[in-house]
Amino acid sequence: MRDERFCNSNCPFTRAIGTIGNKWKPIIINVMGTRSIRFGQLDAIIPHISRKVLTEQLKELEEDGLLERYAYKEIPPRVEYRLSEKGLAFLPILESIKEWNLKYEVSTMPAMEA
Amino acid sequence: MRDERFCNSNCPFTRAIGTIGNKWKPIIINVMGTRSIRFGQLDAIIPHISRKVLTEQLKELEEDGLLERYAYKEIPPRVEYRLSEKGLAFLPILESIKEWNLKYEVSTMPAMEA
DNA sequence: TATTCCGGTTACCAATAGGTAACCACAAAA
DNA sequence: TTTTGTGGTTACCTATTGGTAACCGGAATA
Repeated sequence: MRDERFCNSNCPFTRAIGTIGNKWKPIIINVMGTRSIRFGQLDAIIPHISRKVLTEQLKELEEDGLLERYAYKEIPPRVEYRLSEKGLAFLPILESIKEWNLKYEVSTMPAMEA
Repeated sequence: MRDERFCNSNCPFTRAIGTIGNKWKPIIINVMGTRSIRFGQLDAIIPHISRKVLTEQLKELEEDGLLERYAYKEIPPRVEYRLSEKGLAFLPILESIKEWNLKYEVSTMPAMEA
């Protein structure tokens, strides 16, 4: 899910896209925001994601230093995820994407719903 | 290559990711920048992309209003692509991703190459 | 005793993305 | 006559992504 050729590019922008340039990671980071959140919550909040994919994405985000994983040795297990400094620094970028979309998106939605 | 479920979300951020959240589109937009550029140049400049994928991505970017396509009725054909206002407005976001990566990326590159 | 909770993992299968190579038009140049 | 240049398209095949459902531990609860 990470593109190795992109990650090994000598262009820093291409490397960034190789790391976070897929559809799930920005969504996950955006949902996390500044809070600490559990695996099950992410699974419940993010539409259409499967546990398998969520697990994989979280693992990669952790490997790339965007988030931190805290596993509490309890029964049943409890695991919390939290954005790292690097991950938090990415939030304003997501915010600007949101604003960009709101400004330029051509609305294809019906004006009203019955 | 566009995720329809994302594009039909009621969350503007999710829709944005559904539109530009794949690995090729940010790369293409970044390469285009403010200039007007021909298909063959994009094909030559962007590493590892195939003409088929480049064609598809350009078509989607045009449909989503990020770029404009100018086909000159010449033989041999000449086609130029240029970012629209919406596409140009996306450039600063890509720039901030670049800066974010430079600041936080953990270098796994060797310090020197023999 | 069976079930629930939680955060996964695994095996298996289906859908999608993406690559390759051939082909196209048509005019100009060799 | 053949080749070149340009921006694709197409058929075909493979690689990757992603989904589903079952399973796990181990204590608490019913």
